[in-house]
Amino acid sequence: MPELPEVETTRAGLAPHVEGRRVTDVVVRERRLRWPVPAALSRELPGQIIQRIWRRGKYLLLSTPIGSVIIHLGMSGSLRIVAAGSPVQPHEHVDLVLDHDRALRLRDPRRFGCVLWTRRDPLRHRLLAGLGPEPLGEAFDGAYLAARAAGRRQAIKGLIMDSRVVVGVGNIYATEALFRAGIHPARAAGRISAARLERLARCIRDVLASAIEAGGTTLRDFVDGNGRPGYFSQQLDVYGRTGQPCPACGTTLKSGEIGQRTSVWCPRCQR
DNA sequence: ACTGGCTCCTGAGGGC
DNA sequence: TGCCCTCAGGAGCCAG
Repeated sequence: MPELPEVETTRAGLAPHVEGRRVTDVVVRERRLRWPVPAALSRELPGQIIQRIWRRGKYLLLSTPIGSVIIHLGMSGSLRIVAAGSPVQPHEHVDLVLDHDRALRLRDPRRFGCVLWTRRDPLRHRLLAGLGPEPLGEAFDGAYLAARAAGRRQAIKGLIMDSRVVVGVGNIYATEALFRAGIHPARAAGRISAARLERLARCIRDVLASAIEAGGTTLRDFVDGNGRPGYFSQQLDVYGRTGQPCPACGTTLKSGEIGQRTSVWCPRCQR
């Protein structure tokens, strides 16, 4: 379940292996991902140089002079650098073969991810055009969050997981940030004080930033099969700890479904 | 304009 | 030991 820290760790790990490389071939073994891998990718990408690998929300973007590859890892996707022609494991659906006898290989057992191709500005692609601000960027702060929460009856957890409001906050980090901020995940967004939303915005930034940092420090070589960043579960306070004592006060952590997503919270610390 | 619900898919884990 | 069932989960999309 790649969340933003995992995507960012992947981006940073891949960059030295793909930037400046020419794509020599595109191999699609399974076209049926979240959306079909477009034929235009195989037709137009070969011969192009990958100038930059960057990220918008959880979308990874590979820029070339004539267009961009848009990759989303869904919840089971991973990318790694393999030796060109190395044996294909199950669920390894797409290879971008590079000019130094390596390939960027996508594995995605559940196929919730996607590999798309656009010749336009990828930020104007329909999947990216409506995205909210980056949580670690300057546009995301307490005032912004308060403006978006105003009048909303939706549970705060659903609001911060809405990519139109802010990108990159998945179930794990939404759960963690709400715990750190002392806010009950089901509380109506519009009924939370500006001061508490300020705190929540800070907690979202902090939890994501520290997870990215942890990913950076544990970043392994993305070559030859060691390319899967971990999920930093060792530093999660409440996610996956239903029934265990709250790390802050010792009260038994509760869980339940909020907005079709499992949530964990401390009934004493979070109001 | 909002909100909740459904959907894609497969691996993991629990129960028997 | 092994099989079967349930569930998780990103996020686009649709219906109310």
